Amino acid sequence: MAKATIADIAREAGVSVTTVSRFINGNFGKMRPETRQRIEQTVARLDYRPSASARRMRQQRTHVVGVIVGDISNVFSSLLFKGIYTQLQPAGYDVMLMNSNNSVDEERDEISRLLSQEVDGLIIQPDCKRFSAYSPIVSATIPLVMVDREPDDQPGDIAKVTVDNHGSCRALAGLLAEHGYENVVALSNIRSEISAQMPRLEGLRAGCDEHGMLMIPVEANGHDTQWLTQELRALTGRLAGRTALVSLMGPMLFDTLEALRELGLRFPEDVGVVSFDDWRWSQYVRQGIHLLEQDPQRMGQEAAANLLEQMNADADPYAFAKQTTLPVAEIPAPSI
Amino acid sequence: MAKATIADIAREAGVSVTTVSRFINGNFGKMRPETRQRIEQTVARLDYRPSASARRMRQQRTHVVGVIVGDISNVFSSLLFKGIYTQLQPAGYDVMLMNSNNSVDEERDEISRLLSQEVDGLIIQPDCKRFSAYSPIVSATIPLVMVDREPDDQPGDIAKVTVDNHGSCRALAGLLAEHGYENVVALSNIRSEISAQMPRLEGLRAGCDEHGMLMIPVEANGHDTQWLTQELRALTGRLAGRTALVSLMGPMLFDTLEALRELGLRFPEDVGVVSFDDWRWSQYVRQGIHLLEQDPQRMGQEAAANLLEQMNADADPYAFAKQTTLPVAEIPAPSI
DNA sequence: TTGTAGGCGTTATCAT
DNA sequence: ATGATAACGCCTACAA
Repeated sequence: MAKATIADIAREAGVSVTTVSRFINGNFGKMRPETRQRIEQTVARLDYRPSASARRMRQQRTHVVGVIVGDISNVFSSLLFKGIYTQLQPAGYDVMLMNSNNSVDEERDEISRLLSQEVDGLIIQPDCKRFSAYSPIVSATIPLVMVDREPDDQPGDIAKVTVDNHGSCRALAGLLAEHGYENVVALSNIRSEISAQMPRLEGLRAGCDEHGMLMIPVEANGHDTQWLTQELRALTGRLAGRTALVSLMGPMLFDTLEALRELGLRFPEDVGVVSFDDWRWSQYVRQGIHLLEQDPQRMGQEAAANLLEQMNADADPYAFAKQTTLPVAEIPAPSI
Repeated sequence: MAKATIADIAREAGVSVTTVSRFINGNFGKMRPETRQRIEQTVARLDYRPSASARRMRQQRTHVVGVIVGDISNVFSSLLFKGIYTQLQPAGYDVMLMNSNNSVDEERDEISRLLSQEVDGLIIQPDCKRFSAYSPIVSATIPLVMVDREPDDQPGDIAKVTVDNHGSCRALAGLLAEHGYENVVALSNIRSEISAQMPRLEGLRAGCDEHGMLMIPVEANGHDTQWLTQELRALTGRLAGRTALVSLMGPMLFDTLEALRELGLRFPEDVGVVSFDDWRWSQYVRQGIHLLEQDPQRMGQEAAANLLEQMNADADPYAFAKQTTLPVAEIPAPSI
């Protein structure tokens, strides 16, 4: 037997489709209890489920939200998604998840697919530095929240949830200066046009300037760990004064530790080590590592909460757009 | 201006909707180049995108696949999803992701939602030990692949992708015996009705029996790390002969290491340590930990590949269901 | 309190 | 090579 439709239920229960429709939508107001019961039983008997396709066609809403992340295998992304899902599911929204692989091209395609899907809202960890890549979304007046990264020319009325990348890194420089460090090696691995690591680099730079420390950026993208090892060997061998390594993203810390092990360098004795981390996995490494921690799940929740407000708006959703900057937590450990 | 429809394009381009539809679907076979061009320009000018809602209504396919995982914040799940997405996206399918929180109730609700969405296929990391929880899917003849875990009474014609949990653990016991261990403490943390840890426990049990080793299961669910520390203190203090700790899931290893640190126990000197791990993060802990490693991304790929075959089937999709058991890799390290 | 009928945007069938 | 038209399943204004 083919999938039951609202007409089947109506026929079997001996009522009209209108009445069944009212039942489906919990509109029991004007319905005799016996009618209601009869429909209830028929629905159960035929295992009827209303067709979402037909509903979204008829209504102007899909109750689907699209989410695009840079790399779902990164813990940041999965925690972000969890936060989003936790908010959206109870609100009656289903979520389509897409992985852009940090590629502008894939992202463009995915936005297009999501627009075709007529999603009610969009949460994006953006890849593209030009906001024009996202203007089709705005043209269609679809609620939108940007997360983690920020296109250069993003309009002020587009929502975003970021953390205080610049400020936290600037403050970190101060701390390192207090600890007597004179050199700061900033280890980044930037794989997309824009990255949260960029404001972190700037913040570190600003802080180092303020405290008269030498700041050396090392960009690892495209290189292997062997290269990093060489690089660190050269640097640590040549720098006068104490040096701190700052890993500007969680996974980068892996490679850094690998390199340190190969070089036989210990921390904090030989070098200081600090890292951004979304997950605190590194607490199990030796005595633990001084961390700058963001809370991706919270970011997801905030983003979804604001998206819901936009989606509930009667008129212009962007009037409800909020720009949120969350704090970065400092988790001290004796690695500096 | 409201969203453009196929009728708008037809009117603007001075052709019929049929022709536009043909254009949209790449059916250029019988179409004058000039007609094609005219439509092409109009589509671009009005930024027209076909409505997925209308298409899925008209056709009998949504080109959407549903995925339910136990806990997306677990690395296993995110890698699994990545594998699935990598296969499905190029094949033209969008993916709805749901997180069951390892809860049978949430899972039931999510299956219901996905059926309402009329997804073309379903990949589930199942929570429920009775397969009857999934029979609505089978009743609707929707392609289905189970991953990682296995309901007790799953029919032979339902696809699944698992790893050799039992065999790998049985073999591990042999290896531990060779290394001179006499006691094996199996650390599990089972949060759902069914878990891949169950066959692992059984395999370990079988292997220990074969080699005359003592096997002691420790189930940590519902307890904190403090409890685990106590438990391990008691055990290690009381057992004669060398003892190996086997963590049966990645995250469990975290707690185990924490406990060992608190107890001041070192490995492999004081106890041996082995763990399942989906990600090899633990290689950065001391000299590394002997691992049993599965490849969740590969599991996702296999699952999606079989799902595609089922979805391409003309008649009974379950005729194409495959049951796959992937190997568990052994990554040796001096922790035993 | 319940029923009838039109239309949401698309594709498939049948013309021309 | 192109068009007209009838569905797909549901909701809702309007009737009864």
